[in-house]
Amino acid sequence: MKDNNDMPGHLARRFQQIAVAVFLAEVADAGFDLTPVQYAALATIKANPGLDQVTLAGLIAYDRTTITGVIDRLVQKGLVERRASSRDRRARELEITDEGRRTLRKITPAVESAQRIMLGGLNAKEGEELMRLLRKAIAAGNELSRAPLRDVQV
Amino acid sequence: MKDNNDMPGHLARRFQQIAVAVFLAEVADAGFDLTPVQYAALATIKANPGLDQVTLAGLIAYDRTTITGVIDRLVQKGLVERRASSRDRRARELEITDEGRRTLRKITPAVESAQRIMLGGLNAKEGEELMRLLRKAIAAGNELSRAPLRDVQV
DNA sequence: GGATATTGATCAGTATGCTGACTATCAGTA
DNA sequence: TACTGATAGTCAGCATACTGATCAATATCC
Repeated sequence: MKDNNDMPGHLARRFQQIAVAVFLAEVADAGFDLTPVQYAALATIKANPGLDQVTLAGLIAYDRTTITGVIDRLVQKGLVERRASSRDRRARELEITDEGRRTLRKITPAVESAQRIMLGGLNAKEGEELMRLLRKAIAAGNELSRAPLRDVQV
Repeated sequence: MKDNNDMPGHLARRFQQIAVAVFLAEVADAGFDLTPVQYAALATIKANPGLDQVTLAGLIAYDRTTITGVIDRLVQKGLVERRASSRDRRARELEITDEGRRTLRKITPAVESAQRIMLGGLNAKEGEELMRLLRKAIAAGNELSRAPLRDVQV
C-alpha cells in the first residue's frame, strides 16, 4: 500500500500545518495576535488602498465568503476600516488604519523569521527549489480551487 | 516589499488548498463523499485494526481533538466502529466495517488520480523532488506543531 | 427603457484545526 | 494503599475554508 509519505496531498497538509504553527508562535513571541490570513489581508490592503473585498480575495487567493469574516476581525481589532464605496454601492472599500500600519511594521521581523524557520530543514538552494516547484504546481492548478489567484490591477 | 510568491507559508497554503479541492472533486466524481482527513483516518484504521484514537492521531499527524469529530462522522456514515477497549477503559478501539472496506477499495483510483492531478504542472522528476523537499522540511519541523507525527508500533 | 444576467457582500450550514479545560482512568511511587 | 502525575477522550470556543443561497445593486442586451 502507498505510504502517506508518497502522497503529495498528505505532505502538503503537513507542511502547511507546520507553517501555520510556526507563524503563530513567532508572531505571539513578538507580542501580537494575528493569523496568517489576517496578516496577508492586512499587508495587501496596505499595498492597495481602497480595494474592495472581491479584489482582495483574488489577490491572495481566498474565497470571498472567508474574507468577510477575516475583515470582520481586522475591523474589530481596529486595524482596518470598511467603508461603503461611492462608485459601486454594493462594494466595500478597505483601508488600513494607523494602528494597522504600526502593527504591520512591528510584526514584519516575526513573519520573516517564521518563513526562515519553516524551511529550517533545507539549505538555501533546497529552499529556493522547493518554492520554485510549489509555484509551478500552484500555477498549473490555480483554476482547480474555488478561490484562484486573480492578478487584478487596482 | 516581499511578494506573496516568496513566502513559503503562502505557497504552502495555496498548494494545500488546491490539493484539497482536487481530492474532493475526484472523489465526488467517483460517487463518494469523503474528505481527505476522513480518507486518511479510514485507511489507517484498516491498516491497524483495533488502534485507539491517540495512536491514530499520531500516525497521521492530527490533533486528538480533531480526530474525535472525524471519527464521529465516519461512524455516522457506517464506515467505522468505535468500541470501548477492554484493556484500558479510557480508550476506544477503532475497527473498519465491511462497508468501510468496500468504500476504501472503490475510492482508491480517485485518490490516486487526485495525487497525479495536483502535481500536474510538474514532470515526474520535479514531482519526486518536490516530495523529497517537503518530506525533509516536514521532518525538521515535526515537533513544531501541536500534532506531530508519531511513529508508533501498534 | 425594461427584462435579464451578473456581481459584491453576506449568511446558514458543515468540516477541519487549534487552545485550553475537564473527567475518568491508569501507572508509578512513597 | 493512598497520593501524584500522566494519559484517553471529550467539550467549549474560536478561526479558517468550503457549498449553496439570498439580497441589493450594477451591466448588458433586446
